[in-house]
Amino acid sequence: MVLGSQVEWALHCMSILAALPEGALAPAAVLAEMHDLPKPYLAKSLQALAGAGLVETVPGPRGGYRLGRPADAISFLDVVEAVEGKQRSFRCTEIRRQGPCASPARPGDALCNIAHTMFEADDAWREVLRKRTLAGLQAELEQTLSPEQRARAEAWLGTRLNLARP
Amino acid sequence: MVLGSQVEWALHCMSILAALPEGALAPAAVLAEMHDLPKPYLAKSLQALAGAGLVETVPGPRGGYRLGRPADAISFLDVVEAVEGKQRSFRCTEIRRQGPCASPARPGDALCNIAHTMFEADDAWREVLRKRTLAGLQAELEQTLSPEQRARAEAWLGTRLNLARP
DNA sequence: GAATTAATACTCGGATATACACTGTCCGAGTTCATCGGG
DNA sequence: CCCGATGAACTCGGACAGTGTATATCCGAGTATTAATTC
Repeated sequence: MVLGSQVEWALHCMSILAALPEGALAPAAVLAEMHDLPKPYLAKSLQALAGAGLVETVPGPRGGYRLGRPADAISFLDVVEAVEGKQRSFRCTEIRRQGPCASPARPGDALCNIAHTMFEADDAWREVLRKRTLAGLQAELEQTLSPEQRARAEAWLGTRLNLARP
Repeated sequence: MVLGSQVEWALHCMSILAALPEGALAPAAVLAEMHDLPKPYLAKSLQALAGAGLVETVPGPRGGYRLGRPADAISFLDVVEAVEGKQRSFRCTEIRRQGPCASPARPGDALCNIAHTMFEADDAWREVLRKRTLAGLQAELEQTLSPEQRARAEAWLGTRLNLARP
């Protein structure tokens, strides 16, 4: 019950993309080098994000990635589900239907009480992530990060970003 | 990000143990047969529960398992953490400290904003499981389960349970 | 000098090996009960 | 008839293979740029 490192990478990359100037594109190589991540593997996560429509891709030279929707319309849950899958964290296999003293399943039967609680916890987890958007994260980072650090990042990025063609 | 089937098994077994008459012991073989589970593998989960003090073991003939604490003092979270481990569902590797434009870590530094949100979601998940006790589950099952089904289960168990020695 | 064309360099996308963890299984240590023998 | 010792059966506990998923990597398809060539 532990999320893969891809989730962490994807969230940080989305944070970078959200901070990009209007019309700028970041290639996968830049995103990878930014945090010293293996580029080919990171590309896998980016593909998943592209498949979910969270990022747009521009192929060819001067291409790269950019956010597919406004930052306030992308939640943490969107990113996590795109990378990790939409399956629930608990899988009920209905073992109460197995064994010598189990009654057969009926159409109108209620959900297993144990599964009900586990799903409730899963919903609570998802609810926190659903309420948190990339825009909210950006607003918080602007207050948290020191100005010189923001400047350094922008300077480094400025030389490697591509501009979208009109 | 999906819990193993051991969690499901452990929760169902704990539910059975909570419903046992006072002083009764259930061997691992009975718990396994109850839901058609592989006995040796289930024993692994029971060992984890015993290690956490959630169940007590009585060795030798007429031995078995019984709850280690009152049912209202055992939460779902206790069971899940005993089987799956207490580690958080999100692992922050501080990748913001890596790369060309990252500032070195300082002692007083705040937690990474992304990790903060993920931990918040994890806390919400745990909170639901912490509030839910085995006693609460039992109370609900008494109303949910049909009387004849309870009777069948008790009759089947009655012939295979062991009584604790004084 | 301008337009066209071909080559080039750079981008993403999917298909491919490897490592770790979960699943499933086995056998041994310890304890209690029953039985057998002796007093 | 009672006590003790011995054997056996049953329990849990830790050590041992098989399989599936996550990790890490590579090479190919596609496109805009760019340069050379021709009119």
